[in-house]
Amino acid sequence: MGRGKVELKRIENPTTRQVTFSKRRNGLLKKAFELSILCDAEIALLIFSPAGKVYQYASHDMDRIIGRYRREVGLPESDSLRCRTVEFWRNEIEETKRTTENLERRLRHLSGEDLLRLGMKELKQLERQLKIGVERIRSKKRRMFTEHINLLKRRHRDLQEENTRLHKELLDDQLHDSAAAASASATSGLILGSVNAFPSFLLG
Amino acid sequence: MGRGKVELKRIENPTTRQVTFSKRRNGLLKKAFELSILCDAEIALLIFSPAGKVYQYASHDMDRIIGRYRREVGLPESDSLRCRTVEFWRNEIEETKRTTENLERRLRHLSGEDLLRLGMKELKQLERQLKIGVERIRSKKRRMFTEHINLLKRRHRDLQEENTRLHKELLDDQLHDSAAAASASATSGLILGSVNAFPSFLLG
DNA sequence: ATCTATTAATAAAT
DNA sequence: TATTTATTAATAGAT
Repeated sequence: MGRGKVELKRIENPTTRQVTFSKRRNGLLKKAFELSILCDAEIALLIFSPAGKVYQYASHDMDRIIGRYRREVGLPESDSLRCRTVEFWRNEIEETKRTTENLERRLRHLSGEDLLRLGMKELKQLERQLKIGVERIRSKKRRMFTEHINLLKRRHRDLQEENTRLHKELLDDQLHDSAAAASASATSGLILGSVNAFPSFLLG
Repeated sequence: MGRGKVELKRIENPTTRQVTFSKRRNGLLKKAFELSILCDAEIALLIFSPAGKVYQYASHDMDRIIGRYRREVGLPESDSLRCRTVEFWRNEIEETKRTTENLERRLRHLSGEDLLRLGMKELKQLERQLKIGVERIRSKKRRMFTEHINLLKRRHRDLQEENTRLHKELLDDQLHDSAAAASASATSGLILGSVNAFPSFLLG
């Protein structure tokens, strides 16, 4: 139909291709519509142009038709896969919840709660475990105390050293100043000398 | 096109409708194919006959085209909903895993492990908790011991009573038998008498 | 399914 | 992009 036959292959001329696409797309949509009306058929038509634009026709709700397709045709792998995935996550969650319950029970036991159903053997084991825990915690506490004491000792020693040093510096300064004052007293008088002679006990 | 125009409405004659469906369906599929070839378009066509049979054409993988449609058109609600559902489960799982981690940490702490980052305050609290646990477990053990001892005492008493009763019965039997033997010794002899005279100290 | 008269679609030109 | 027109393609109804 047209001024000549067209070969069934990609139209190379972009303009011609675009025009043909536009015409035939409309024709296809129209024919799909007609078929659905005339013959009471359920039809979905999706057309993506090379440029990426979408054209669609759906005799009923598009999602419904696609859903029907998935159910009746796309089942073989897609759905079973999805099922397996869901099942996997369900298991994952149940597993985690079981773990949590176990942990909570052990925690209660270690707190001395919920002991009703335990036998003597389990009780002894629990007690032993708790004693080990207590011992480890005491050990840690002892270590912390020791470290703290050592720290204090070190600081004390540092302060003592600092103190000694300051005393000595001060003593040197005083000696130097008084010597300077003594040599300067003959020229510039006593006032400067009294300013420099800061009382040493205020720094001790 | 044909021997006459057709009105655009459902064909009432079932035979005619079926024939028309068959012809036009083929025409539609052919045109879809031609368009995809001529214009390099991505096309999906789904046709469900009123009888429920499926006919389809897809220029590329059907699922891929449907997926593209979902992404580019069907997004507004379907996909965002799915996303939210997935997110919900993801959160659920992460929440549970966090809980598990917390429980495991507390458990390690109660076992005196992994104490490196704990301060003195936490250590003291832990120790207190462990002591409470130990005390509760000891209490439970004491109760179990007491119950067991009481049980043994009760059994002991029962056995003693049984014993006393047996002694008495035996004594009665011996008295009765010896009386009978005494009266029968004249007729059947001593053998029966010696069998019944079972030494009583073996039952004490 | 095949035939064929007729309508519909459309290629190329405008 | 829209219209026109020559031509081909699709198909309704008959067989």
